[in-house]
Amino acid sequence: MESIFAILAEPTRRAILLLLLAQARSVGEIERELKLPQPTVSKHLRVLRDAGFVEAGVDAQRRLYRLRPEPLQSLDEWLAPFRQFWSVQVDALERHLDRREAVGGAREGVAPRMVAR
Amino acid sequence: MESIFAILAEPTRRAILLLLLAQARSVGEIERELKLPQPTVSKHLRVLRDAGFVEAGVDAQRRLYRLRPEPLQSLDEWLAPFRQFWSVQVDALERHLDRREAVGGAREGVAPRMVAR
DNA sequence: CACGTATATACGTTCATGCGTATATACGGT
DNA sequence: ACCGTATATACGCATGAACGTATATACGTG
Repeated sequence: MESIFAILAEPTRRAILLLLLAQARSVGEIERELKLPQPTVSKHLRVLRDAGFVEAGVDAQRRLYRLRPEPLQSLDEWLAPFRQFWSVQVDALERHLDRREAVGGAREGVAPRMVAR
Repeated sequence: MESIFAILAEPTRRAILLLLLAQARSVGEIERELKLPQPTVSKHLRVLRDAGFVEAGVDAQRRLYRLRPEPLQSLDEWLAPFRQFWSVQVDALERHLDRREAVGGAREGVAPRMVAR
């Protein structure tokens, strides 16, 4: 199951991650909230755990699964160079609008934006 | 091929996107740079085009493929709520370090960080 | 120590997807 | 019109991943 992208390709797994973002949960809780058979949940959690997306704490028979940030941060890093790209698009649009509105515009309230390497 | 995640699950497709990020390219150029058979490239481009990741311009027999931002922006939006999450982690670490170092620390040189929408 | 609860794993089946090979389509040049 | 180049598509195959069902393991309680 190579990449983090392959892991996230599964809708159920993304749903689980969103659930765990709110708070840590047991397998049974996830099972009920997503209305999925228990083995399905366990198997997806296994995949998520192997990939480092979640970790499990032991509470007697319960396993409390909680989110881990690293893999999603990796995704964020992969995305970073592309973010530049669409910033350029927005810049072009803004320049266009600036030109249309007036030449001495203040450009206030615009969040700073990364542009190049 | 439902989601953008499924599209990105394929390593070759991610490689193509990175190539096109630098500049628009023809099928043949991609073929040579990635050393892949031509049908493979064409088929992946088809998938990427159907999902809106790329668009094709016509130059006689050549097709110039260029990147489109929207799907990657969607990915960015999906990621947004998680970003908050790991900010909290970093914040907690920083508070910890601040406490250890000294109470009146300056906290200079720390890049600003997005926290919430 | 038997039983119920909670979770994990094994096994077989099904279905999608990526690939290779072959072929179709389109265009420019001669 | 013919040929070479550039790209797209069709077809068959193989692999892998998700699922359902069944079963194993672990823990707490009476």
